[in-house]
Amino acid sequence: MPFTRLDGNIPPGMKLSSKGEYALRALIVLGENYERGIVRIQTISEQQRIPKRFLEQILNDLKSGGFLESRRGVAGGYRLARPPEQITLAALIRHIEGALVPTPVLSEQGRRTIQPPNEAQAAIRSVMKEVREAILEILDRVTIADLCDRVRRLRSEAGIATDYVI
Amino acid sequence: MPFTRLDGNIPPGMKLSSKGEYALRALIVLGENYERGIVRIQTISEQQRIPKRFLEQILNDLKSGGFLESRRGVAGGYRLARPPEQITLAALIRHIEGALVPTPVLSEQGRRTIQPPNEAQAAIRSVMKEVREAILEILDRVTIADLCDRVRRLRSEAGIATDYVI
DNA sequence: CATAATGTCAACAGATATAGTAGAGATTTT
DNA sequence: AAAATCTCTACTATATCTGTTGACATTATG
Repeated sequence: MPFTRLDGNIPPGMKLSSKGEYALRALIVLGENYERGIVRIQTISEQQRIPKRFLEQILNDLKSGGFLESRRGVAGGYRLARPPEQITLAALIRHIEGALVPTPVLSEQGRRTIQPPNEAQAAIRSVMKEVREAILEILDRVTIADLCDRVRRLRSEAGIATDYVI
Repeated sequence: MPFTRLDGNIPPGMKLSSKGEYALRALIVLGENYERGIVRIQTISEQQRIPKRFLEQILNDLKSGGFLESRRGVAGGYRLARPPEQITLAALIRHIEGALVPTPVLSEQGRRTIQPPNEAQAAIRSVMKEVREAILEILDRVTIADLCDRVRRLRSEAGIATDYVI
């Protein structure tokens, strides 16, 4: 059974990486189990069909970002570090996709020379800023708890979806 | 002199590729010269410090997308195919960043098996949809003419910016 | 204490995307 | 005929993405 990923119909400039999608799906599972306690990687991997060893990395990364807590050993696993209502997608995606660090260009003399943006670049940047604000306005509002709500609603709407072949 | 690119402070999930940025900057130049007529690649390359051979590809691509017209030969060059007011960033970015075609996964039998999204994926997708709509609401409104306006305003606000070294 | 079941950490690897470069050709003006 | 320009195709180097692998650390349980 192949692993599944969202792909088609992704807004231009707004593609979520596999890592990002896997992270969100794992967090939804952990959100659903927040009251019940700890969940093993393997459980999440099977339930969401995410490659287990890859998921290990992702969850570990989320832990170092302060989103998760873990316990090792036989009864080990992961849980959310905070209630799902307090984890926003904005914070998550910021952490997962990483802070874009501007790479300074080295000149021949070895000193860092930086070109200030020209007016065209500044104009483009100003539009991008509007776009970012619009995105964040949404992602700051949506939490893991909201995603879990949507999942619950979808589950009650539809029956059990089965694989199909074309 | 190094080529310049916007980079730091790019909204998460909303990075413009070099190609995309170069395209927009070239289009701004062509928008500013829409009345005057044709502009050579080299002029744009020098004015915006964009690698010339790379720019050739980009402009050619924009032409095949119907955004530009060209003339070869000695007095050759490019111009916008339509007035700058009629070219939206949404259309441009859609063309440049390319249509995301979902890649079907081949099963062992060689038949295409597609997994329908599970509820978690559907929930994520629904948020992405909201984000996309918010982005497009902005990018559908902003045209090349708008970018040129912003450039003009920036030019009148600030003096001539010179390179600096740190 | 031994063992098994977990998470942890670091390195590696193949595929794909990005950011160009290069060469040869076609068209137009002079 | 020559020069200037765009056009088309191919190539390359680097980075990023998507994982895999192996060794290790920790914990519960018998």
